[in-house]
This record gives sequence, C-alpha cells and structure tokens, in this order.
Amino acid sequence: MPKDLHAEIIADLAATLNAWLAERGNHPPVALAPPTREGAGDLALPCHPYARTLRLSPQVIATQLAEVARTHPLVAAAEPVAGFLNLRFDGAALARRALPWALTDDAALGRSDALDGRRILVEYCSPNTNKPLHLGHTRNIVLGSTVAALARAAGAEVVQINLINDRGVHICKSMLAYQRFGEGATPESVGRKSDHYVGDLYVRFEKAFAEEFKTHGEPRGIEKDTYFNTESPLGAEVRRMLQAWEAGDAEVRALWRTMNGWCESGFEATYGRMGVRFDQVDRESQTYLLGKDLIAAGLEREVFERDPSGAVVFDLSRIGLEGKKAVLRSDGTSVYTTQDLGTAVQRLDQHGFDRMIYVVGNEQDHHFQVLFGILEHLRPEVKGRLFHMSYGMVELPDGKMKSREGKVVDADNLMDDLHALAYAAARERNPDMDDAEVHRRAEAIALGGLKFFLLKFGPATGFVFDKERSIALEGETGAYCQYAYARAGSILRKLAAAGEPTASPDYGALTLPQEQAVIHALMAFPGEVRTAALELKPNLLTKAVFEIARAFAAFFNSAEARVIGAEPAIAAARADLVRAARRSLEAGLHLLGMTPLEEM
RNA sequence: GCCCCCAUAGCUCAGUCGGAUAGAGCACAGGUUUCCUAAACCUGGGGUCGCAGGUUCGAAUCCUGCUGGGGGCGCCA
Repeated sequence: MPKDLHAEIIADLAATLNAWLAERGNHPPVALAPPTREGAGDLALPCHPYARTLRLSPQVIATQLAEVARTHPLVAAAEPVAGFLNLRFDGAALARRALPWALTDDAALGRSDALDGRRILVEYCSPNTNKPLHLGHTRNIVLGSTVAALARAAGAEVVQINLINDRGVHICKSMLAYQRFGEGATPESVGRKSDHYVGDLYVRFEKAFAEEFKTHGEPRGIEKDTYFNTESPLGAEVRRMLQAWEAGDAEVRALWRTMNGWCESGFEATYGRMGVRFDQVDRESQTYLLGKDLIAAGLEREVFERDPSGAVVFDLSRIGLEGKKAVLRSDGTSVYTTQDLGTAVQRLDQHGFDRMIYVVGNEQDHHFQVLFGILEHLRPEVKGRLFHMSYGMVELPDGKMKSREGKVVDADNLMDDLHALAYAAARERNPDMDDAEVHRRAEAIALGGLKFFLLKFGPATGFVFDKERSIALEGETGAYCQYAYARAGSILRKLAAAGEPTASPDYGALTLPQEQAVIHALMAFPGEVRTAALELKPNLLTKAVFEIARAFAAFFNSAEARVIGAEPAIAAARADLVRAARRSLEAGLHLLGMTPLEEM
C-alpha cells in the first residue's frame, strides 16, 4: 500500500503535540502544516486557538510545545515565534528517511488509496457530429482524461464515457448540405479528414442559409432564429429531414449513418493523437428516448406535476431555485433534461457508481444544478455522488470563440501548428538530427505543452490560449518539466559511462539546499496528487510536477551538487536522488498524459 | 428584474472551510559557460489582495452594502 511519508511524519509529530494538549484538557487537534510564510521552517503551528482554554499566552504555549517537539528525532529546531511554533527538520535525518521511500514507494508515483474500491464515471468530450473538435473540446478532453487518470491513481475503478450528440437539427444541416452540394463525394475522394469534411458541409449550409436570410428575412426585420423556424424553406427542409430521421426513413438513416461514421472516425484520429481512449460511448440517438418512464413514475410519486398546458414540470423551489423546469413537453416529447435524467439513472443501474463526474463548461452550471436536484428527488441514493466539473471558457488572443462566425481554433489544426513551432525550435538546436526523431520530439513537446498549459489553470478559470507560451521551455510549462526529466536521464547515462560509485550511498550527506529542495518537492508530491484527485483540481498536479522539475533544475545546475566526480558515498546518494526525481517526474508526466523524453 | 462566478505584482494566474512579513511564471534589470544539455541556473526591484463597513486575538479568505466584468434564468442543447 502506498505510504505518504510526508503525511505520516506530520501525523506522527501532531500526535506528540496533541498528547501534550490532551493532558491539559479538550482541544481541537493541532493544525500542523507547512507555513505560508517563507523562512519559518518546514512546519508551523498557530497556538492562539489554545490560549483561552489553557489560560496561557500563545507564545508560552508555543514555547512549551517547542520543548515537546524537540524530542522528536526528525526535528532539528523548534522555535516559538509570535505565538507560532516553528519546526525545522533535521535535513540529514529527513534524507535518510526520504530517499529509500522515494526510490521504491508507489506513493512517490502519485498512487494512493484515497479512492480505493470506488467506481467513478467520468463523462467528457461530448461532441456534436456535425463539425470537428475545437479548442474548447481540447480543454474538456484534457481535463476529463486527467481527472480519470488521477482517480485511477487514487485506487478508483474508472469508466470514461463519451456522450456523443449524434442527432438533431444541427446534424441534419450537414446532411442536407451533403444532399444538395455533396455530389456523392467522400472524404477520401476530396482528400479531406473525414470530420473536417462534415464540418465543411455544415459551414456550407450555414452560408446558404445566411444568404437566404439576407434576401428574404433580414429586409423585413425578422429575427434569424424565428425566420429559420417559421418561413425559411431551408429550415423547413431540415425539420422535414429530422422528422424523417425520427420516423426511421431508410434513406435518411443511411446518410446519417455514413456521415456520423465520417465524423466519429475523424474524432477517433484526434483522440488517438491526444492519447485518450473511452471505455464507453453513449450516443444520444440511443438515449434520447430514455427518461420518459422515469418521468411517469415521478409524476405518480408527485415529484413532478402537470401544468395547465399539459407539460410535466418540476417545481424548482423544491431545490431552492426559482421557477419550474419542464421535463416533458405538452405534446409528450422529451427535452434535453429528460434524456439526461434517463441516462444518469441508466448508468446508476448499470454501474452502481460512487461518483459520476460531468466535465462540462460553466455555461451549464444552472442545468446541472437542476439536473442533480431532480435526480436526488427521483433517486435519493445519488445525493453527494454527482459532480459537475465546471470549467471556464478558453479564449483566443483576439477574443472569444464563436462557432457561428466560424471563429474557432480547430483542435487538429492547433496540434499541427504547435507541432510546427516545436519542430522549428528542435530543428534549430539539432541541425543534423534525423528528421523522424525531430518530429517525434516535436510531437511530444507540442502535445505535452498543450496539455500542461490547459491544465495549469484552475478549472473554473477562463483564460487566453497562447500558442508560443504553451510550448515554451521557460517558466511553468510542459517542456520545462520534460527537460528536467531528460536531464535526469542524461546524468544517469553519463554516470554509468564514467563508472558507478562503488561506495554505498550516504543519504545523510544530502543536506545542501539544492538537495533538500528536491527532497521536499518529492515528499510533497503524493499529497498534492491526492488532493488533485479528490477535489478535481488538475492544476495541483501540474504545480506539483513543476515544483519537482524546478527544484531538480536548481540541483543539476549547481556546481556544488555534482554527481560525477563527487566522493563515492555522496555520488551514490546524489545518483539515487536523481533516480528518485526522475521516477516521480516520469509518473507525473504520465499522469498529465505527457510523453517523457530521454533527450531534448 | 433575479441567480451564479470573477476582481490579487506591469501581464497571466495560484492562494479563498480565517493564521505570521500574500506566492509562482512571464516581462524587466544584473550575473553565471575550461562545470553531469545555457532549451538551464542565480540575484534583484515590483502589492491600498476592486471600494466601504462588520465579525475575530488574527481577514485576500467569513458577513453586509457598493462599483466594475463574465455567465445563466427555454416546452433549446
């Protein structure tokens, strides 16, 4: 079982301090934690909360607790400062504990038992099959796949689900465009990636409609959507097609299958390049009728009510919101919420999940509040198990993405652009290198940089995507972390060539600040990864990996801390420190979905 | 109109279930190369934590009000 050494040491110290307090009455357990303030040591404890009951000043309490703390073998110094107890570890003793742990324990790889045995469903990506994936999907995919990887590292059994919106008006638009303008072509015959070809058709439709609207609708001051739904011949054709689809019209269904196939196979290529894979694919064409039985049963149990027009509604005041939410139209047909309810219950029956996480943008915050509220009334056991991983929109340097205006960053094109940038940089530094190898490294840096950049912000934060920054090596970037990993490997290769040290390692000698910083970063890693998994905060993972990389960079750049050429017992200890850093970095990069490079 | 989110260094962002003198990256200024990859490292300046009150031993963090920005409030998805 993975052992979080840092947490264990803190718990051990806290127990000692708690025992002292417990002898003097009831007190809240000590909040021993790394101090926010720099230079205050390795751990700190505010003693103010105990002042009232102990009837002693915080400073006096800190002084007495310092006496207690000093008896601990790992504590080198314990100082009372302004009512705080500041503890500093004995660097040598810490290194002797930390190195054997970091070299062998699974916790140093980010594994824990925090979600042991739990079954967790993660729904993400959720594309429409009428156009290719864009930057927004890219963030969604990276968030979802990383949350899944984190949950798995925490011991959970994870089911990754892609919910594909493969039916509806927007799909029919592409289909109609194909009928009109496609001339029987195929993606192969026109030499276009298949999902992009479908997207071209969608754009073709929107263009045709815009022209129609401009001549027939706009002059009379009609709203665009209203025109589409009432007078537009194109709109009428789309609706006819949708009705034919629902009626199971053979010809329409055949075209639909063909074009969805194009779209989905194109998506598959994109997923493959991004290194993601789904365990389950739900398609709305199969789920859109789900939920009706659920509504009927709920109506019986008075979870829902029928409003005067005949629609079935849920009174949102029952979940602290305003208004009513229709879950069935007055003509008896489903709305989006109906099928979402049905799908959720189906998954509950199918998987019996402990958690279901929906990775969906924050514009749907309200929808999920409503959805979860209703689900908890229908199936009370889901209470506390449903999570909306809400994330902010990604913007371009020149403003917000607007798919209607065709102002989008296509996911495939973006990856190509990043690859080209990374290729140029790699080629410049390695003029004589084999071209395939430069491409291989460029791809790792491009995709790694993209993922790291998309993950390093808090999920809730919207941000501007910056291509140059995302593949930069300076600062908090993917390539920086990959570089640290590569340097670790390089040192070990050079060491092997120079001859491994014969002495056994003296870990207690690793007391240089550069060495201690690496040890601290390695020890902090498990806790950060665990929190990232539990609280759905992948940015803690990027930060924790970066902290190891940064500490390690300072180490391998310092003249005092060289491995090769050092006294044998020290060289052996440093070599193990390098191995430990490399081991955790590799695990961290894998969790981030990044490819570690042996050389850069 | 109502609801939710946001406002922190020149820029981009962490920190928000209360803890000390608020952090990182970028940018900027200076320095390091007979030394395991200088795609790196080191040093430095830089802050009324949007504004005003309140609670507390202690507030970027909690409460109230205000200002400014984003999103939402469909028998759309």
